[in-house]
Amino acid sequence: MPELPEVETIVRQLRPRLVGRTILGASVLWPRTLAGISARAFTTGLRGARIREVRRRGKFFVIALANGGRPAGHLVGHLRMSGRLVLAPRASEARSTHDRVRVKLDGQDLIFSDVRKFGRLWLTPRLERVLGSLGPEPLAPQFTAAWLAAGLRARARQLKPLLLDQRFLAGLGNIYVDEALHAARLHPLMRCDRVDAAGARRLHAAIRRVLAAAIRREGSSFDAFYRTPEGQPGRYQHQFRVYGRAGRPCRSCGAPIARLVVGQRGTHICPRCQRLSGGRRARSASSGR
DNA sequence: ATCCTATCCTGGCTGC
DNA sequence: TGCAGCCAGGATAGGA
Repeated sequence: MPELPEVETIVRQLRPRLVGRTILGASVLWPRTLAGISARAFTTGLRGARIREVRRRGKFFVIALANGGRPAGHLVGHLRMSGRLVLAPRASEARSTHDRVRVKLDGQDLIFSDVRKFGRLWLTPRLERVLGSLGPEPLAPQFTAAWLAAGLRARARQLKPLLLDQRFLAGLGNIYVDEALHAARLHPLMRCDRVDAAGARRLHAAIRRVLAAAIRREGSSFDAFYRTPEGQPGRYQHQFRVYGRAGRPCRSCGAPIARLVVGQRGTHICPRCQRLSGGRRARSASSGR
């Protein structure tokens, strides 16, 4: 599913092809794709706008617009499970069955297509209304090991649901959380406030390393969903150490990878590399509440 | 504060 | 072979 590395790849490929161009209009084929705006208002709001910036925040893509040199709001999108962004030659009669919104540019359409219809688009003058509750960017300088350690200490949730919570940290999804937890040798069910300082440092480094490596390989594709705007699959799926590898040997220790369910999500761990730390002794000794 | 469940959707898979 | 039913999966809302 598109997580931070996939959205980053999409944004990097689209940026040079979109910045500076003018939007001529839009056609909305599945109105529920639009969040809090009618198809008419969406189309009217986009018409004549110039694209001044294309960037990413968490798993959202953000297209900043201008009109006559003045800021004219933001076209923001979330791909959720199966959304794609594609830049295709104008061919209004050749629309695919899964196209939900087509933004008309000179000679081309920027197509938001989405098999499962979970993806959403916003057009808003107040970017903060959409992105305001997001936690920090894991690749930004503000995301330090000390910040992470303090954040883990400050709550009492299971590690994996916390890392999936976009208000805590923006951009991780099911795949990269599983990969980062394995790289940090931490169990997804561990209570976050029981992670020690060394564990927090390992997790911080693992999150950054996994995300950077996935961006380098243009994201992960293991089903029919994620493709780059150029139509290519990502290549990071070949580097997976746990995700989707249930029953196969751990690449670190050889033990079979296990699949469990954590917070309603399929979760993959190496039961030998990732133990619920402490065991009986440490647990009873530290159970203050 | 945190957890749990339902909701939104469809294609692919399982089992009969 | 055909079909019904189940399931994944990100985010959010509402209830416990």
